[in-house]
Amino acid sequence: MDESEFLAGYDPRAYPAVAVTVDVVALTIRGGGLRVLLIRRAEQPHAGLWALPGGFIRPGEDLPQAAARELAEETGLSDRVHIEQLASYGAPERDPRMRIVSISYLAFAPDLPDPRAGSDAADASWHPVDKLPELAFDHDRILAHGLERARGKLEYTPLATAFAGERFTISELRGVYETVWGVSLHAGNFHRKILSVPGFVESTGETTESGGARGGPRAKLYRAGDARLLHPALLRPAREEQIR
Amino acid sequence: MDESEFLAGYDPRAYPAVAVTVDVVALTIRGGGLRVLLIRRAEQPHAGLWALPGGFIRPGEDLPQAAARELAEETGLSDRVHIEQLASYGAPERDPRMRIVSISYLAFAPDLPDPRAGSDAADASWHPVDKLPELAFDHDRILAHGLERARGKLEYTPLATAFAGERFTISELRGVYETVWGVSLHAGNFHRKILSVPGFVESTGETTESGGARGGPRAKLYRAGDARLLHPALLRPAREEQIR
DNA sequence: CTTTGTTATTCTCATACTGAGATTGTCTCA
DNA sequence: TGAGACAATCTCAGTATGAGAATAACAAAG
Repeated sequence: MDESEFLAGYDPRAYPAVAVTVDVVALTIRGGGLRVLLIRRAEQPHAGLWALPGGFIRPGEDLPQAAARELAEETGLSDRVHIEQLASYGAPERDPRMRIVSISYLAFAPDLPDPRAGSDAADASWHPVDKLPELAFDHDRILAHGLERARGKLEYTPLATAFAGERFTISELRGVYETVWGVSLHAGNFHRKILSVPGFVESTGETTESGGARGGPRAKLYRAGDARLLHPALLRPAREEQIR
Repeated sequence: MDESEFLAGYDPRAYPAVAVTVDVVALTIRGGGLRVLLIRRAEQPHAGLWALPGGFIRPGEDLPQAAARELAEETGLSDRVHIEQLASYGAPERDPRMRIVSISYLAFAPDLPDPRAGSDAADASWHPVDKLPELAFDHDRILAHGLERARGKLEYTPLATAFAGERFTISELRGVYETVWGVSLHAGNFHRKILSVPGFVESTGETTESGGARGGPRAKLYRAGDARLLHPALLRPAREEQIR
């Protein structure tokens, strides 16, 4: 049955109202770890619990636009931020008050400033993803989905450069992978791999001003290349448990 | 801003109504090609145009449930069908009458019977994806997205077995890949690869009743294995144009 | 200023995976 | 009965990966 044919025969307002929101899983790397932006709920239900930033779509506003707006309301930033649709959630009882369908978005950004709590939120801050508080609604599921998507996209897209600054060293890029995947990678092999994937990074010809904090030579600086897909991909160490 | 805080301060019914539908991209292999289930619209707007099957979500009905129902209404089938969420579309003007947010689902099945047109549809049939009619709304975009997703999932999941029957030969499985990807694959290498990926297929110990229609020995029959991910993945021949 | 420890970068080497082509033997059809 | 089709297996070269080591530049402590 097509939606419009349905519309022709039925009045949608005869149905219980459905509300559509966007929720944003915004990830960044801070303090050596992967963090997600959460806001503390000021109102019932789940008042006092942390939740993903999000809100109703507005008339005339497209979905990605709504997600970018919600993110900007909390972080003040909208450019330099990669944002993409994640998934939608619409279980009838996911919000106790009414039927709410949520379109979730995934956002990545280099180290962002501290968020400012919106007028409607009691608090807003970046939380380490490995030490999360209890979340409101089904936001734990949405976040888990977002993390898994982010980890996967690191494999076959240059997404990691979106977590790094304008210019970065190979080691910094490796740090992104290690942080997001939660593993440690072989420095030599990683270096070889990054430089051998066409279009992943391009040299700036510059180096860091000084060596690392604890020694070592100055590292060459790179910027993101023009590849949209990594080929061959940079695969995570095999996770046997995930295969079956 | 969280959705519930918003709710506390604003009455969503004060906003123009938003309707939520599911649309299904149902793919199967028929007549040697990849085909998608389309229904012909009986009502305005876009009356007479072909469209993806879909319709409003019902109160108390979860999203995947709604998608399965819509598919079953057209095909009569609900088991043996793999179904997964694809993406959501909510551009303000995508339906001329009101704000409609559509959650799209992707379904795969072995060769299915001819669809029966729902009472609301003028016609329903399987269309070759490489020879499509003009589609209603933004359904061409949704379908393109679904095809790309299906092609990608063939690489790293055992999805191809969902297009094959209960038991299948390696050659039939290769035919699935060749049909969906639109390429021809090296039979020997494909054979080696399939048998070397743990859990992709398992032997039934049986063979086909006779050789191929034009000769050749009887082929061994396999069934789908227990792997959920293919490791290593079965990658498409490199598509340079898609990398940049 | 010298020593020690760290880190960037490059190499080596063994192993695994892939693409291309060829071989062997079974089976259908003319 | 012969020709062609096709399943299944094998070979070989090229490429990619994992692990470890070597080289050299640099910071910080003595």
